[in-house]
Amino acid sequence: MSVVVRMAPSPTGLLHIGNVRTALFNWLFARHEGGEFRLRIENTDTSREVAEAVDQIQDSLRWLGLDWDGPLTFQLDRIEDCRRLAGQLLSEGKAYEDEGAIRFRMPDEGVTAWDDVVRGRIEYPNDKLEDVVIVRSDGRPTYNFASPLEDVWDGITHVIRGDDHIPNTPKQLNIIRAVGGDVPVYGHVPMINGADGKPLSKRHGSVNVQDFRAEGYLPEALMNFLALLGWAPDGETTLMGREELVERFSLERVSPSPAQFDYQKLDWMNGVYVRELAPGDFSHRLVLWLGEQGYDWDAELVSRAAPLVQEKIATLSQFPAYAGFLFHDVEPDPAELDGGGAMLAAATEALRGLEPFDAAAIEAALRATADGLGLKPRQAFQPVRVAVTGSRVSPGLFESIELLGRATSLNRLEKAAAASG
RNA sequence: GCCCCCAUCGACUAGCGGUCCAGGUCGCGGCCCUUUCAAGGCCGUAGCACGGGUUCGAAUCCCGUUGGGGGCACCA
Repeated sequence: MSVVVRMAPSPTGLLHIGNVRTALFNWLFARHEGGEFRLRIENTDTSREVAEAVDQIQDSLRWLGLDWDGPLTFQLDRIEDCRRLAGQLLSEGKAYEDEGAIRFRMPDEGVTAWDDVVRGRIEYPNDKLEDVVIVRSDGRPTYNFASPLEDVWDGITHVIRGDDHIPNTPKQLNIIRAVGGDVPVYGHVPMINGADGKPLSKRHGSVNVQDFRAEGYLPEALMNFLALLGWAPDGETTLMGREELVERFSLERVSPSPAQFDYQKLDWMNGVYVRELAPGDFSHRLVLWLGEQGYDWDAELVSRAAPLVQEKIATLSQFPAYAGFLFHDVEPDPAELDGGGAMLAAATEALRGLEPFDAAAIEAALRATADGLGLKPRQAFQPVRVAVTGSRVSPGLFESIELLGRATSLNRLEKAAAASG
């Protein structure tokens, strides 16, 4: 039997990273098994629906590379089928009317149990199960009715979802049995918490896929990081590309205990992926990201600046802070010029007629200048760096000056020399 | 209140009864390299929540305690 799994978000807003992690597990499992990963929108509660949500969900999944099989389906489209089945249950005495709504009759005795792929056997005493409403008095089916029905109709073999659904499972199990459907295998994966152990929310940092994208994380890095939240192939491997993740993933190794989202580790991992990018790919992504964020910086110059920062930045969003001086004026803080007036003046002269004006020649000239003034490289170059880039932290000084060009560099050096006396 | 789930370094985890005085990664600290910042190299820091069992032997199995989390809608 071929595996069919699904992601079934409700279109109430942006995709939460926790839902994405659950989606990722579904996707990895499907791809590993050569099965299907479906995307289904659970929109029976039209009052909470957000217009753009369906598009945003798809954009986010595409960005991460979580492709789905078959058409996007909507729960709303199957309302009639749900009602028909509710009527059937009614006529069979398995459900009853209650103030205009229809309730499903849960068993009163015994237990409802299932073997959860990630947590083992779970049992629920049936006398704790309430007769859930399956159709509201206005005729719309409820989640606990529509969702398991859709799982049956879609031939879902494994329901992999957040563990907040554990209490729903025995109810859905009974409903599926009542309509004579095949019961899927269930697996409840833990939720993701923030550093304080509370469910991950806005106050911890980014939580929506779009936030991570806007902050310049690479989708492959985010995927790698997310996969390791609650799953590990062994005790050693931490860096895995999508191929390897698909190849090694298994539901049995998903941990039942909740994980905390460690933004620092994500930053580290993203930096690793940034550094591993082919130079051309890196600059390409920078250009795209800058465009998305509304910068209208010259793509050619961005591409030339990219190699200078590729080893230094962890996220694409750090690019402007490092290389912004190439695209706009800078205003060095005189205090940070560190009394380097003599060096600044001497550097200006050293560079004025320098040929060729490239990093190697610039380095030789500035080192000679520093020597001439009896300054250590560190003392000599820092004021120059601040003058030229406006900051104490920058890409390599000599490459930066070369890229900036002679005219602008000299101009900034002269201004700084004057400012520092 | 009732029901359910979870529990190894600060964090993510490996460990599925002996090979563990617990391994890897992030973080953190130190040193090296160095034009800043990174990156890189080396060294180090730190953990089986607690209490009972079971067993020749427990991080690993069982029970309890404590601590976290989730659920109890005509939301999904």
